[in-house]
Amino acid sequence: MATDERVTQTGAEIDFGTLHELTGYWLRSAQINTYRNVRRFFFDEFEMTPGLFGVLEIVDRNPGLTQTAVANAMGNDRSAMVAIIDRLEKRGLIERRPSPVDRRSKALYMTAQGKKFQAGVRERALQHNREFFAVLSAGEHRQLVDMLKRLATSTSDGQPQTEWC
Amino acid sequence: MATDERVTQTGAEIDFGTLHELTGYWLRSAQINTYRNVRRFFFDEFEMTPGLFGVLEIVDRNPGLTQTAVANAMGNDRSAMVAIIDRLEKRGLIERRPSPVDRRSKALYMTAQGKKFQAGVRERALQHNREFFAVLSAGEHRQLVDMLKRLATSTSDGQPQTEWC
DNA sequence: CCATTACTGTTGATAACGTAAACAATTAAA
DNA sequence: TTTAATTGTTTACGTTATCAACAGTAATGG
Repeated sequence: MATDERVTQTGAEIDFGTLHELTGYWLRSAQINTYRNVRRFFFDEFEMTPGLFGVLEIVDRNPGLTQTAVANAMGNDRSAMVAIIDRLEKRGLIERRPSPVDRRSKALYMTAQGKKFQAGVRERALQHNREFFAVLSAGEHRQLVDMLKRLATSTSDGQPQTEWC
Repeated sequence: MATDERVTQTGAEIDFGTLHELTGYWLRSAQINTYRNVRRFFFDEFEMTPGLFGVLEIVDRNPGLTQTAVANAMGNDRSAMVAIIDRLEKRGLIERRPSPVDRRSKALYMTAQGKKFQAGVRERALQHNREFFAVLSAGEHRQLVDMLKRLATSTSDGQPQTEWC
């Protein structure tokens, strides 16, 4: 849906087959819609992405953390962290300092500007969270999060992982 | 975690701050883990992706559909469909035929080989769905899907969309 | 009938993200 | 002290989403 804004007459009688029986499909659909929404709601305004937001939040709450530590906390590869920190550093939101105990690693800290910035984003995030998930009752909401937490560490071959989260 | 396979000593006492209060975060985590898992479980084996699988399933159940129709059904931009159909056609699973009623559009059909292939993938998908979501009880599972369906069409500014699904 | 508007598949661009392999510098362990 | 492991980094490839534009075709209004 780029230049044109028409809504075609497809919708109605399409058979989704097994797709609608697969929980993973609904999980993906819900996630895509949520991301699309949160992006339009405030990520565009702040030039944020889920990855950037996560790093800012974690570094803000855990000053001095290593890049690899943050990567592990977010379930990312540490190589993905480089570009993210680069961008945040270039925007003056975050700071790489040499670790005093390990000359390989770099300790991450928020700048004063970064703290102020993230405070604004955080508030909008909580606001969006309230409004977007208003289609669920409080009890449902609580139960949903409980289930998602389990799914975030579930595997198909046995018991939950312990790796991250 | 590319060449090296070590698990660093980070995990324990990291404060995730607002992140853990955001439902979108958990939604994303659950989705990422699910995708990672389904990929290792059988997508690699069949060289599939969620997008390819979805198209195959929809075309299989709705022969003769237009590319744009499939795109809308999946909530995609129609431009994304081109590469997907190209790949599936190159693999002999799907077929583009000129529409008899509209010279612009192309009707999509499964090949015999495609039908057989998709039958196998579909079976594995249902199997994985059962095993992976075994961390939920039957009632929870049902309720989760119910909530995800609502979130797939929710917006932060008012009532659900009617666009797709 | 014709001009305008809309829709089709397509291409190309940008970007986020995930995955993976490799490297130099540094540290830890045998 | 030799060997193995970890850190940040770069490079690469692939998937997916989004957006803008184009030529060919269809539908619509006047």
